[in-house]
Amino acid sequence: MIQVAKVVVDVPSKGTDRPFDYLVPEELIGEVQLGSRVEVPFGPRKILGYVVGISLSSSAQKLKNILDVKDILPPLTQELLQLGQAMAEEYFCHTITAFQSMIPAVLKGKYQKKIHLGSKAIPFDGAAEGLQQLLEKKSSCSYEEAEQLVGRAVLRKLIQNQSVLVEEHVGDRVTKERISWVRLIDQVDIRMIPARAKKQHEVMQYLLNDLKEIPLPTLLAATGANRQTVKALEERGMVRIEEREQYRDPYRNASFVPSVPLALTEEQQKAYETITKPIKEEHYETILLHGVTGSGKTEIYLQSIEEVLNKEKEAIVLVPEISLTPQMVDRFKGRFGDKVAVLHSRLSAGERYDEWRKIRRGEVQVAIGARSAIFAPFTNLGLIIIDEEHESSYKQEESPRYHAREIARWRAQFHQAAVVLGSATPSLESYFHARTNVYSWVTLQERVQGRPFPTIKTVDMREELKSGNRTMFSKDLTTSIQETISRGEQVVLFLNRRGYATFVLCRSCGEVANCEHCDIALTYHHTNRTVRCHYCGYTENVPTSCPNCQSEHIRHFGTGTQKVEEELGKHFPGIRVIRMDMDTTSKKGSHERLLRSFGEGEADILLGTQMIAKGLDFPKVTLVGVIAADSMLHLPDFRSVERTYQLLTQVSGRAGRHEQPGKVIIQTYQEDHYSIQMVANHESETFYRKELLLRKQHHYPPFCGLFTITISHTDRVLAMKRAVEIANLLKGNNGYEVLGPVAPSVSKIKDRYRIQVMVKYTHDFEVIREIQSKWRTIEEWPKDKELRIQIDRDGEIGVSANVHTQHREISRSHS
DNA sequence: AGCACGCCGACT
DNA sequence: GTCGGCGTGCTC
Repeated sequence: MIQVAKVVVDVPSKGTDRPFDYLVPEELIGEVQLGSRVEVPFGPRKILGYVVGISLSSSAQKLKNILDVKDILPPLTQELLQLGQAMAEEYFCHTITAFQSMIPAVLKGKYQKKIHLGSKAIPFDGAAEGLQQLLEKKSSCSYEEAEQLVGRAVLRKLIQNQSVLVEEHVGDRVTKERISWVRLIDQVDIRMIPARAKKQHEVMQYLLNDLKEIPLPTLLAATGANRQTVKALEERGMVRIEEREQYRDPYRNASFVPSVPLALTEEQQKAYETITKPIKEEHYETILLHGVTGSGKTEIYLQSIEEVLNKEKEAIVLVPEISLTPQMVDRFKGRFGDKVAVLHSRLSAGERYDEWRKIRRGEVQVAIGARSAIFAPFTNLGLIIIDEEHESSYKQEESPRYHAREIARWRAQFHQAAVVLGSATPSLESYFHARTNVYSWVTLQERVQGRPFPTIKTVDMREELKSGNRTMFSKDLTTSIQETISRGEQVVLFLNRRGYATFVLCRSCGEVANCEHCDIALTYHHTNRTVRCHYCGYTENVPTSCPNCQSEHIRHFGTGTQKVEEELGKHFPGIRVIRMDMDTTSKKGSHERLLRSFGEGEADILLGTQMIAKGLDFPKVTLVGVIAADSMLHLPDFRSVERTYQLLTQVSGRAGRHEQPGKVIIQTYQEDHYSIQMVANHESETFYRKELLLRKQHHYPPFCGLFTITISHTDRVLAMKRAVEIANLLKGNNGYEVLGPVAPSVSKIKDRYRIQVMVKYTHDFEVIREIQSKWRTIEEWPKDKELRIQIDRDGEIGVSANVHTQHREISRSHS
């Protein structure tokens, strides 16, 4: 009986985005399983692929053999195979791309070809001689090197007549850390060791007294012996030294204080019961846990997970990368110990792989990590928690452009598990689904131990300027900072912009220094007197004269974190400031280090961008200042108001989380804007209703779905030409509306001109199918090398709710 | 995506 | 002639 495997190969292209049939050779039958990562011949080369099906026959003309199976346990479970195929459809990506996004990077293929001297001599002619010499010296060289040396045709000839050999290497990048263990051999007689070998006796005593086996480094440290001593014992047959594979546990040297469940408040208890109901009854449900900052959501998570573990099921916890701090990890490790695997971007590729394997092998039951941890290969999921669910980092910005919420919903439906979306400031779509009963909804309105909310005050900076204050700190903020620090308490200052100033401008001709590769102003950085592009990283020295008019009246304008830091020093002599932004936290571990030293009171002020807005919990912080609240209010994005509201609420939540009450000062030029007013007045309900109504009026998600097609090309005209063709193809259909082509706010990035076409569509199966088929047509169009087209879906995949009822519900609830 | 094949213009 | 450029088509 023959066995045929259907393999999705590692070639991300339109023509190869389907399974190819391969014969499973006899010796691999049983080893080749669904989800296996296999090496296969594909055309003239060898590549990796994933087994998506196994059958007994094939309609293909000729079958090649599978060459190898790369892992003992298939990296993809059957569930993930299905999910990958669903993702390919929903996100317009190749199936292989979806698969790649679900597994650790070390499992991705690494292909290289090497040239060796062959069995026959290289014929003596000019070109080949150099190669001959090279290969005699080095024994092998890369394919590219050889091709460059002798030319393509000659190399091909040499390969054909076997003068040189091509060795293909299909590697995985797996590196397994190995460590030596020392094992005592049963029934040894230590009298066989000469008395003068004192160290050997000591080591044997240690082993006999204590353990029968121990890692070599531990043994050496404990006895003060060296490697040679142990080697000598091995030669005497007293011990055996063996190499064992070992997980690189990034937390192996850390100890965690065990934590016990805390008593829940009445509110928390209610939330806990809502969450554990579907877990107990084992059915799918999504619950929005809408809890104000400091309301103790984490404790509810922990106790809900406990319930899942009792049912012998598993849980995934997603947190935004930025709040995956040691504080957070400690709490989970403290409660669940070695049942937890942690996946975050600071791990090395090898460490990540090891954590992932613990999950795949069923050695842990809880996975905590950033976005991609949503693919944790559990087989019996009971619960998925997405903390700070409104965070934009849950959306992947490269293909496959998925949102972790959508994957969570899909997996939970597959496993009949619960999804908990936790946030103090839910995304508008989640709030909407909660209101319309697509999700269950629980709210936590009180802070733990009845701690009061901070008082929030807004300051109109236009008035400040009128009254003669030309600094970036209002009178109110200045005195508050002074008071707070003199009480020995701490301040958090927030500014959504790094660098020193926002842009560099010539005062003679008005020229703004722009990036040569992107349509964006360069940002001035004071420390090394450079201007940098925050899109592509381009850096140059700050111009001393205007490139346009040669005037030397060049100045920087606007405010960044670096400048605030400097101004703080001038305003408050002797003040200790810690600045946290992309520039000061780029090094590994610096994020943690800065936070720790602030927590230990080594600074009075923590000044930072986005990254200090959430999750931080420092008892001594009683004042939060927002330098410029409106910096992102008017970005050309329909979510900019929502984002401003969320950010301000989150930052405010950093104040007064413990005994001392907190105070928040928000400086703004738009004091009367509803989002800022509603943050100040703690009017969350009103904000959500108003914003939803606006979305409805202007026809934006969640009231419709949105595709954004971005066409980019090195030639602006060609980009526009193709954009117009795409828009025309899509236009004139029922059920969806085409906008554009328009130039996006950043119309050039890295030397590529960008044009966008947007499609607003109703959440209707037929409509989506129609757009999908149109997209297929677009994909068929001839492409030139420089043209790139990407499509991003912003809508609710997998929410089965009648949109028309939802519309009615919202109008009703608001009136 | 690679890679081969094949067609074509440009040079020793 | 043959070297190398690029368009086309295929990969179980």
